[in-house]
Amino acid sequence: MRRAGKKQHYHHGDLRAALVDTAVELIAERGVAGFSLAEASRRLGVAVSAPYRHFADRDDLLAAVAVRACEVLNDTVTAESADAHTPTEALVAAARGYVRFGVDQRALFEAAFGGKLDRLRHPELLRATGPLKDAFLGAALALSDGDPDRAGSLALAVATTAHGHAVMAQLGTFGPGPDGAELAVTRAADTTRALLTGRAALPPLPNALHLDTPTP
Amino acid sequence: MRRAGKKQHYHHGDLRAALVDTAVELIAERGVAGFSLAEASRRLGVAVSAPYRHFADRDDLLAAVAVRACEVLNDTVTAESADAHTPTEALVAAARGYVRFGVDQRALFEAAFGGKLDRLRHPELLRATGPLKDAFLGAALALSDGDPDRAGSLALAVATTAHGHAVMAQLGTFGPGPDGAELAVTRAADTTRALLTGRAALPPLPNALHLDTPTP
DNA sequence: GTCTATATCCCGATAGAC
DNA sequence: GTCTATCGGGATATAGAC
Repeated sequence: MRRAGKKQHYHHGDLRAALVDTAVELIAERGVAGFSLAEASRRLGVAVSAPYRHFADRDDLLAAVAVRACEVLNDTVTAESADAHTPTEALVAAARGYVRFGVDQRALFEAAFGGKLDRLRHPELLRATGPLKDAFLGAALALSDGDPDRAGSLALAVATTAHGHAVMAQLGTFGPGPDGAELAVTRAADTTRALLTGRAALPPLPNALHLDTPTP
Repeated sequence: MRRAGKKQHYHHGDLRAALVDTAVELIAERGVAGFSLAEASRRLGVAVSAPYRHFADRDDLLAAVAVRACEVLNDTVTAESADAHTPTEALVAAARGYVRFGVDQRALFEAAFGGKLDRLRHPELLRATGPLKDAFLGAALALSDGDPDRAGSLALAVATTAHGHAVMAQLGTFGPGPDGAELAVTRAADTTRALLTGRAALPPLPNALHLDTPTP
């Protein structure tokens, strides 16, 4: 479907995908809250009413972006931790991948976590986070002698550590530009290693598996 | 509308403070990006032009809110870690206070970290974060035999861990309602303790002191 | 210091033509 | 599936009266 001239002919069959792409660009520039269907349409050269053929409303498009974001995050984490030789290094690599996603794909990161969308109204979003949990949990299980309560606790701690580094990197805490980004990735790895070194002090946590699936 | 026997006297000398208060309320309801001067004015019963006597523009008001947020955060962290008897427990308590601020004062937390405001155009915001750094650094120094590079590294790791817990608590990762909030606080303390237990594995970091003061 | 009034702009969403 | 046209709403910010 893609031609040499890229963006001009999207409105002949690929508008949906083009809208997601443009949404990512726009979020990178103005943030999730600053994103608007109107500007996305303008940028693609289509009428403001065109997106409504592909998405129910603004939130529906944002949910689609969030789903893609989760997929990319999952891929990044999985790829980085795939060729680790020890469970410890697998968890460290997972943290590294998580933060790398946060700094390299800032717009996607914000789409996944920055939006205030009803996770219940978009069930595919809940499903998209499944593989990510498994990536952290698998390695954590190997470090916890198969105890799921210890593994869940450890996986949650590592993921939260990674998330903290990603968020603070975006705030500029680790310095500006690519250097700050790289430092954030390195720091996340180092901090995770220290956390794993002292993991004996971390209490187990029952039912950690079901924590981020809200059940109202 | 104004009430007939009992006037609202905000617009007689205290509008500035009232605007900050109302901004906090509004941010709690709609997020910092969804905040508007117009609605704040409406809620206070003043004209939309009134705020411009006290703030240059919307961002200026948001910066004032952020400054207050930093002060409250600093107080919360300091109060919680004040009566700790060991450096370890002081750092753990600091993390606890940080997360408690995040879950108890969600709007302030978002005002301090969620806004996309030029930190350079509002220097008082940079100054407001100083005491917070000291709170973490002081305890970290005592744990690092006075080595500032090790202390800076440790303080940064603990603060980032706390921040991660606060952010993920607001995303609902630790569960809904007060139970989720309390769990987040507890987990932050436990994870910090594990991190401190394994701190020998954490490399020192030169110049960590100046990290979050962007110098472009 | 606050009000009224206004200029200017952007947004989401829908109806109906093609 | 896309366009034109439009409705209804809300935002920032300024000018000038009091």
